[in-house]
Amino acid sequence: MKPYERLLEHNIKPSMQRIAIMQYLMEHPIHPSADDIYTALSPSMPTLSKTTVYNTLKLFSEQGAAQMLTIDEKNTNFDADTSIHSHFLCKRCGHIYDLQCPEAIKKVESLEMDGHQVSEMHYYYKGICKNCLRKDKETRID
Amino acid sequence: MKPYERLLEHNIKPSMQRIAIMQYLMEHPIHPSADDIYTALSPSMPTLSKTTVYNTLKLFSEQGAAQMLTIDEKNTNFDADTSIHSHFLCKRCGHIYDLQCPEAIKKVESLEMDGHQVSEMHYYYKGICKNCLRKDKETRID
DNA sequence: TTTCAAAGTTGTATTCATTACAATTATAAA
DNA sequence: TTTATAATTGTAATGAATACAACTTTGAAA
Repeated sequence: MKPYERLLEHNIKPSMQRIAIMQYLMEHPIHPSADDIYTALSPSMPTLSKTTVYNTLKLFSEQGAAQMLTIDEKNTNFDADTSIHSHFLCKRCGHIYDLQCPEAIKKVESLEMDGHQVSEMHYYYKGICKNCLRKDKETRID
Repeated sequence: MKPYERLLEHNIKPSMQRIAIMQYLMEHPIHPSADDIYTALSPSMPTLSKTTVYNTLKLFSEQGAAQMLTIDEKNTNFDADTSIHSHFLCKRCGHIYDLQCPEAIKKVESLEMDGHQVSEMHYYYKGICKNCLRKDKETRID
């Protein structure tokens, strides 16, 4: 799926800026922040405004074309993958990993939600990632 | 359980300020923000500093005496209930509801987490709450 | 084609939650 | 006491996010 078509699919009128931002999100599934995206695109789009990045990301999440992640207290992160999956934030290196969502959780969708109308589901974990754990082991003096 | 004992239980040295903040959290399970807590306690503790509220809440969450919720993009919210449960944020009224965590999810704890060391688990949903839905119905012109 | 309104973009200024920091105060052991 | 450590405080700074007004693009109607 191309960025252009993905925008249309979510009733978003395509523009140079919107296509570039969606393309970046799709090609860099690293959960970038608005600033990350601006910094990455700025060199090739010198007239791009940070406000546009914020506006666009807000539009994307409203239209269901991207997911807004509020896992990290410092930054809001964005994910073009809107399928049901969970995230893991490493408190040491700050990296956000995608995780398979256990089957058990996928069934929650159909469960009782106390009468509330659910439009977003978020599952995430925090801790130390396996890479940081490995580094710990390597540098430890036994 | 009294606030004082709860602090000791989590290896937090009690002080007037810490006890007052923990007490507020325990007696007002409405997921207040740092500012909410400061505003509520300030009249009866005029010398209380907002920095202390922030410092204390950070300490609480580090020591596992409270949970830090990053559901709302605008504010960080705090919850003295650290048992496994999930939350529902109403996009209209902003209220955060507690939800029973489906049994299915409670089992996730023991599941494979791709080798990462998990210290926090967060499950939340967003949408329109049942109260706001009811108000919609009442005001609709059929 | 020109005209024009609506939509999209831009840059600057502002807001406001959070943190940094240095000074002050409380605590508790020697 | 004295003294070191921990906790608290107030002010200043940071920085992500938003408000806003000017400018540009778009696309349809005349």
